[in-house]
Amino acid sequence: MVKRRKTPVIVETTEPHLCSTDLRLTILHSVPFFAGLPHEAIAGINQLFHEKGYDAGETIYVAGDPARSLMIIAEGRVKLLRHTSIGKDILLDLLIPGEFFGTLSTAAESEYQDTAVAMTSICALAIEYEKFRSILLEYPAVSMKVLDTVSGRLAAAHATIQRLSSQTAEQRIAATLLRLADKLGEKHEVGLLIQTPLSRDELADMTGATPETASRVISQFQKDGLIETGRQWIAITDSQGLRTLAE
Amino acid sequence: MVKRRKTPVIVETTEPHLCSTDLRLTILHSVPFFAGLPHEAIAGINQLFHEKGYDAGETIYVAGDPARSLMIIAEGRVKLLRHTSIGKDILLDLLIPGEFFGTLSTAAESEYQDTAVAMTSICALAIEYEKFRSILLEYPAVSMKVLDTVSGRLAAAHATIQRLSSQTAEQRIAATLLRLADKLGEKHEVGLLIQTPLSRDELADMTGATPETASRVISQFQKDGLIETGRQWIAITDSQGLRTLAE
DNA sequence: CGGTAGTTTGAACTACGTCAAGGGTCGTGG
DNA sequence: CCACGACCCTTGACGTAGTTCAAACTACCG
Repeated sequence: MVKRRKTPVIVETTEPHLCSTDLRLTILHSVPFFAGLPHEAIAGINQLFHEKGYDAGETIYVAGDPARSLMIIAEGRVKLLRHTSIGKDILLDLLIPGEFFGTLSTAAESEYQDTAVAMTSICALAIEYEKFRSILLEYPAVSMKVLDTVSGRLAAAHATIQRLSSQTAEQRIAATLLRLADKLGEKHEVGLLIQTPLSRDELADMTGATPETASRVISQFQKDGLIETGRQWIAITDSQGLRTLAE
Repeated sequence: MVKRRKTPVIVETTEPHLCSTDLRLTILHSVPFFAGLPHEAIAGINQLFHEKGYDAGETIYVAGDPARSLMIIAEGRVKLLRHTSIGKDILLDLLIPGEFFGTLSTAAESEYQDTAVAMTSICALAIEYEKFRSILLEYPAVSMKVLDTVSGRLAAAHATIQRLSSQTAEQRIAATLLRLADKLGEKHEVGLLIQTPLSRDELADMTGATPETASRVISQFQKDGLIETGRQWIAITDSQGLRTLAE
């Protein structure tokens, strides 16, 4: 059998609560929303945000909490999920630095729709949604970017619905691995490593399967030489093969 | 057994291609996006739209077509769907007058993501997306409304993902009927009638099931006295019962 | 009325979930 | 640095919701 290796996943473990002013400005410049704005504008916008730090595993907010703010990830990874009555979690999205989460809307929906959990220790820039809306009103170009981002997420959600409705667990898992590799992948000696701690449970929660099914499929992929895996990590060695499976 | 009745669904069959100027203005005023704008502004916006008419069953555009315009439904019903390689369709949304479809985005994604089909004969107001974006830039309040609408659709898509991942076909169908009744329901002698032609196939495409499963579940609901059905129509007689089933 | 398209129902099959036991990996504390 | 316990992962056996295939039935339209 293949001898498993120690986890190759390297997570940047900046102390939470530490985003230097320089880092903040760099982050805000690199966020798609604000890219292209003049420096002074971004410096002004920077004043409206405040920092928040969370430890790995910490819950940032829970679905149903009163929705007050929007957050932009400066460092770390956040997962967005929903709990179900039967105890199964649904992992809706996995976010990286530069992406936002929280609420965008007016008081219309005053509760968070889903739960946000820090997968690693994270540093985030938070802003009250009233202030964020004032930014949108002041800079229409930012509004356009935000609209594009949300439209993109809607398209992604529709693709997920399509997969859940028409594909097998194997196809969905293959497609999910490819998507994750595309977003989080890094070249590594064992292959294209998905740079985030990723358990079978989480993979199951992303694909609408059970952990057991995820494990079986992953084992098969490994036997077929498509991937390398270990505890909490997966690396893709044959993305073309996976792509064929995913159809 | 219950004697089935002739379809009670009444579809307003305005001739396509006929939206009087009065109707156009009324529609534009009632669209959530533009609600609250001064009359002159709406009159100006009206100039940017042009009318399009389609017959029942007609395909408005297909996923992959170059995406040029955005449309607002003035009259009729439109379904948004995706075709899959295995031949199964996924019905993503069912739209009524005042709702939009088409593209919002800049050239980023220059193809329609899904297919739009007229369920009834429809009259729509179309606008090139460049012109729509100029409206958004001119009226930031409209941008906010559009953003809210898209956010709402994203939340709805996430709810669908949750249902597909964690509920049985029976629960999903019950939930879908309730949602449809909420959007399209009208009081009728047989119960709360879903005012649109709705086949078992379409219900299956909305719930990620097969037409056979949809038919079996619907038959059971009828036996349990929850609904009344016929060819292409469903009326809810016990919404509380359905709600309990849907959890 | 006769045909077409939507619907119902049955019977066999299968992907996946469930339950349960065992094995590997990691971190922690002695 | 080794050993223990916790957590994650794997694998098997079995049950079942839902699909598939196929045939009969029925509402509606010309």
